[in-house]
Amino acid sequence: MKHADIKEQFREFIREKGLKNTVQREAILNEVLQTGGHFEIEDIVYQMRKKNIPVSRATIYRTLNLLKDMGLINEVIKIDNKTIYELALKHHHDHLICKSCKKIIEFTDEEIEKLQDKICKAHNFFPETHRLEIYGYCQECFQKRKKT
Amino acid sequence: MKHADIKEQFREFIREKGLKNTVQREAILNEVLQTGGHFEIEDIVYQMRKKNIPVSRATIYRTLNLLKDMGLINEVIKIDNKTIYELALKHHHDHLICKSCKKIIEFTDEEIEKLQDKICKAHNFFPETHRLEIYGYCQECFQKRKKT
DNA sequence: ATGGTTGCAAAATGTTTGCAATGGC
DNA sequence: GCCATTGCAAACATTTTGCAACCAT
Repeated sequence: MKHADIKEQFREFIREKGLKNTVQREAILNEVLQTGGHFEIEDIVYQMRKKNIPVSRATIYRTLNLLKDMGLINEVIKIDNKTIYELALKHHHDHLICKSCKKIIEFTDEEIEKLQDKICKAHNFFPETHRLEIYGYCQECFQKRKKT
Repeated sequence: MKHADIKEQFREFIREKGLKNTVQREAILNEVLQTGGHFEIEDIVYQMRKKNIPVSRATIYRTLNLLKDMGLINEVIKIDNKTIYELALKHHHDHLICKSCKKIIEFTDEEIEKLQDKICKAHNFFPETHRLEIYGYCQECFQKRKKT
């Protein structure tokens, strides 16, 4: 989906809920779209400070919660008590997380969905989503570790 | 493994590291063992208060970190910025998490391990562990939801 | 004009830490 | 006696919130 469409969708969401569109919200949405991938609050704060767009941290928090409600972003994981978000534009994928450099690599896999269904049926559970995180070392960090 | 063995293992770990065994640490380990499953810090605090075992929150935090280092407990997930731990006595398993009542159901599945290897090979990643969480609704909550 | 939004500072939450007193070894 | 550990309070970090001024509709 194109950024322009997403912005329209956001305005729509705002309208439906009887909320108001503001420059701050538009600006935050812009930044979020420009991350293109994973980000945390401070990334957004930093970018906006850098560009001299005045927005308070409180408003960023409030707006990210809005974007989460509307489904545009997801919480990926909390590392060190910090929330990491991601744009929810791509189809579902999971993550490989490097324990050394904290790099997050995305992947998709068909089989997981089937596996999920099988497991849930066996436990009378009604799945909506899943999250598979594989922890280990990326190639670079693995090689560095071998030397020590 | 029996609780007595685990306690011995803990004393061993303490000794190896040149640390000291204390009544507080033993008491906290006892509580952790008695949870039998998932717990968070406040559960331990509450149980110990109830039993009139005097320990400070700080010591519980410090001891849980010790237990984590020695591999007896794992962080499962952070919900509402609270850390949820689990005893690591059982062999590896994953979790079904009910979005409504927050119940955590455990399951094991062989195929996931194979899947993990396949995925990691494809991405030049060197896995150590994984975490698969399936979010949805348990049977009771699913039925309740249908009515609304 | 009404009622949602902002920024600020304060509060709330979960967790860590500095330090003096205490207690294992 | 040495040095780790404890408890306390203070410090920290992240996130939320109360409120007055503000602004979109």
